[in-house]
Amino acid sequence: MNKPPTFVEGLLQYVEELKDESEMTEKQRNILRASVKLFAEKGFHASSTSEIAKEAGVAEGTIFRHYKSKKDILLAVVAPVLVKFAAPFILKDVREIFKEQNKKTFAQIVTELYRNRIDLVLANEKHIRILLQEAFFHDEIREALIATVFTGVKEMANKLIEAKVDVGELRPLPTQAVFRAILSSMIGLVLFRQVLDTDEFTQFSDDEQIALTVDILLNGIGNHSI
Amino acid sequence: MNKPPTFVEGLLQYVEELKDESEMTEKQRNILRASVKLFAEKGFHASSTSEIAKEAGVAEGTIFRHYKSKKDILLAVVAPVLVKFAAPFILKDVREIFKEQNKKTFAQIVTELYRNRIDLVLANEKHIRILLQEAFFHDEIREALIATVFTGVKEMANKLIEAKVDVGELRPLPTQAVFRAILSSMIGLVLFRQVLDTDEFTQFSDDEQIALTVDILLNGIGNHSI
DNA sequence: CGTTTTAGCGAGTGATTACTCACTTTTAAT
DNA sequence: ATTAAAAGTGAGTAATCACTCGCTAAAACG
Repeated sequence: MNKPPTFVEGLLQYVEELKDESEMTEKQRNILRASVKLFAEKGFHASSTSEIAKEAGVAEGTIFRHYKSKKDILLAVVAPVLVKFAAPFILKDVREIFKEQNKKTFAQIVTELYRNRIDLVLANEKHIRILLQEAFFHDEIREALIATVFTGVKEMANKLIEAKVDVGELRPLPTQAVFRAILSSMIGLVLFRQVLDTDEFTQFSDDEQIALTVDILLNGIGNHSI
Repeated sequence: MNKPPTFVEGLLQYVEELKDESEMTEKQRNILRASVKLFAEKGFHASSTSEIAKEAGVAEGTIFRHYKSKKDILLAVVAPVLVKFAAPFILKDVREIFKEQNKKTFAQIVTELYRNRIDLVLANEKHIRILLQEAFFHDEIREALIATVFTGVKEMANKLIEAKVDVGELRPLPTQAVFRAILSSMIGLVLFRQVLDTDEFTQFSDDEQIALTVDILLNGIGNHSI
């Protein structure tokens, strides 16, 4: 963190100013909903404000009454996801794991985590699309994403891994490599399910896929009974 | 494959018409180079033809002498990657593995594959950015990508996996889950190296990271010496 | 050499872009 | 009921968009 975290700070500041959805006008909620839809479908740059207005059933001027620029809409869409999504993710779920790490096996913990993450992606599909898509070119968003979500999870996971290595549940491998293995499996799980292998995935249920993934993660694919 | 593969067919047709880079004018090569740069940096929609012309040191009209539309430039950029990248990948590398699959251990094969893939990503970074980015919204490109790269690799890998299971080198797990594990590890390897963990990655060399990944893939992270 | 073809140009095209502003309607407070 | 603020409107704006066209310069061909 050598740079001044202008964007992250700005985001948090922006989030504080964020109105609750309940205290928005209906038109304003429509604008956001339409923006999410269009941004997710065609991307930020390919969506025009006139389209958004049309989709929201609102005059184009109304958009700029609530958001001072088009980029401002993107922030209003991205910011909540980054905090509503990242913070509860890290703080609630992973921290919960931390508290009970002695009572559960590593396999149980990871299984819960994967199940939880799949549900989360399913529930926030459009927002995640936008987030990933914009993280692709906007350094600010990518750095904010890494700084908020990734680094937080990594530190917590690393402590868990090291604790489980001490207990003897995990092999004494470099922590970073173990973390990578856990995260890679999770990404692969979601990626195959959502994008790559949508047909074939139906032959196993989600829970079966998760069980298989955890098995492979812990035991590997190699045959050691030779 | 229930849909008529219009885009894939169109792509292949387009590729045949593709001029060799050597028989292009210098200006035309400049246009392509500038397009790759800008598309990778800011995305297709955010890059204007006037910018491309400026970056290429060319009049805007010259662009449309060679490419009948802006989308045509994208195809001229994407198409070669999809075939130069996908075909040699599948045909040369994986097929080579196939021929010698009895002479090598699974670990050796996967190690070579990961090494090869990292080098490939390094050499084609910008093109891959564009490809992934456009695959995000353009169903056509995503389907073409899956149909060309993914399906081909999957079928070949599956045969390899099944052969190695028969020999007793791999555990008799569902093939699809094993394939997913192999691919997930590869994606994780590249993702961490290029995006997520650029700092920490330097503490191990690429080859060390690959070795760790293959070890975990085959043996898992669980401790079985208890 | 003369002629045809291709490459390159840049001003100009209508359409569309994000955004403004003068104005009306709705809401809320006194 | 009066008034002030906030929400909503839609025509209008300059800028930019992808793209065209009439033109010149340079190869390519016979």
